[in-house]
Amino acid sequence: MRRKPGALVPLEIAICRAALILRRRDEEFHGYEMARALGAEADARLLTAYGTLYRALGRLEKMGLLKSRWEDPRIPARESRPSRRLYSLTALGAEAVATARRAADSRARARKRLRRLVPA
Amino acid sequence: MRRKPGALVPLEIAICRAALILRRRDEEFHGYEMARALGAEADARLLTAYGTLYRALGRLEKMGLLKSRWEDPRIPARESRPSRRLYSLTALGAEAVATARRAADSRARARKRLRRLVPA
DNA sequence: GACGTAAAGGCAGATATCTGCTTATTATTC
DNA sequence: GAATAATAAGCAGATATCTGCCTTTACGTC
Repeated sequence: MRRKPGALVPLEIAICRAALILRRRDEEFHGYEMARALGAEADARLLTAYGTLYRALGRLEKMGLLKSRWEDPRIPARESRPSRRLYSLTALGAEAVATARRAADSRARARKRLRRLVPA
Repeated sequence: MRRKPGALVPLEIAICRAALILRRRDEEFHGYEMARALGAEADARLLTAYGTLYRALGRLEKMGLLKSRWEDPRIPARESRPSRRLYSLTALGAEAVATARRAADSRARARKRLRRLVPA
């Protein structure tokens, strides 16, 4: 799905928005957690497989909107679970969320104007 | 399956024997690799699920026949795969294999004697 | 030899992340 | 407005390890 340079696809926007929300309780999040966060909201249909999500996370990191690191290996060992890659929103990422939100708002206003002019 | 104290169950013996073989190419092995090693030999029926294997590995470690460590987290990151827990046979473990082999041999000799006495 | 019990085995699924291949969708080009 | 090119999404499965619950098996006891 070819994209306008600099633009974000819906899943990427959803991830960044969820990252903002998750950030309230913890600076970092991991992919599996993000999957649940997205699934818990009405965006469930966005995520049929994890592959899609992990690739989107990779793209966002490459774009510089997210950064990631592997957690201290002693933690998964202690909790006997696989290691997590911990992501956090960069300043650029937070900015992108704001931009996307403004763009969505202006599209909403445009639709509203249109509805007023052409009521059915 | 209650066990005679100090004795090993068949799966544990199979693991230790395979560990001896794997050791020829590398000091350490990991669970998934062991699963394939056991599956590749005729012991496939021993291993329907991984759970059984991982629990046996845990027991062997607790008994001191194996020791384990987590691999350097940079390796799975580079190879983009989950971290492995690396096991190696201890001296005690190698000894246990030898003991088990001797026990098996002496049982085999006993059977042979029996067959000679009672031929059908 | 029957019987109770401790522990191994089996089954199912959770936890995390990643990749290869095909399909769908979008932006650009003409 | 149709064709093309690029790439995101979907599907399937691999890679590793672990746990909870139920069933089976073998050891000891009586």
